[in-house]
Amino acid sequence: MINSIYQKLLNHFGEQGWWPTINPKTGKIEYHSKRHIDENKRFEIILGAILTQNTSWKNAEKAILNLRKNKLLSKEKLNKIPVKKLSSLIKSSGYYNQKARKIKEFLAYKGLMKRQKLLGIWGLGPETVDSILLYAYNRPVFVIDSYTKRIFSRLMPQTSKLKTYEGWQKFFESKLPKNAELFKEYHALIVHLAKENCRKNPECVSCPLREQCKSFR
DNA sequence: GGCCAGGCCGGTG
DNA sequence: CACCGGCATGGC
Repeated sequence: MINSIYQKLLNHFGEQGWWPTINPKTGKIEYHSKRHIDENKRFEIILGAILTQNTSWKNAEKAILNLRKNKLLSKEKLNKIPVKKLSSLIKSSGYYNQKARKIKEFLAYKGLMKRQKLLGIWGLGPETVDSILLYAYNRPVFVIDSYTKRIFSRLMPQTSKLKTYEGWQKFFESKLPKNAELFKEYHALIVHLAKENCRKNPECVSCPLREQCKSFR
């Protein structure tokens, strides 16, 4: 089921090629980038993961572009500016006071990129940490977000027994080969479906999964 | 004008 | 452990 849903989404929407990042030549965000992930790009992904917390990607994207416009899009530069200045630059992402602190807390962290360690950083919860590990560091961890829960609660009502983040995560990881590229693509496809069809007010008629969905209407 | 968006923290029961 | 209020902007 979990595997066949992936195939259906991939056939229907095509490869997504996440995470969206800035093309340094054009200065524009690329949504289907296969570019090599260097240190700067890694940091950009981490910023995006924090800035998009409970916020539309577009608003997070504006904040990243604004940092770039001000030539501050690097760890070194951001280390040098006060948290107040940072918060004023990322206003568009919402919750900007909290998010500025979260970025500073991450910058102050000097340890290893291990899940349990990262979860100890103020402001980084399981979804943010797993997005960082998967998309910036190619670690095979399956990311759970509100879209994943919404879609699979509708598709498979038995998932209502999955209470915790880790419960949801194990559900997926136990049914899929442990492969970072697969996890990346699957999560990106989930986001696409959530925006296209499986919205809060769903658009079921054109949904690629309508055949097997318990909530089709 | 209300609803929604790729959460997390701190506090409560 | 599960649930809650607070945090905030911008697009539709």
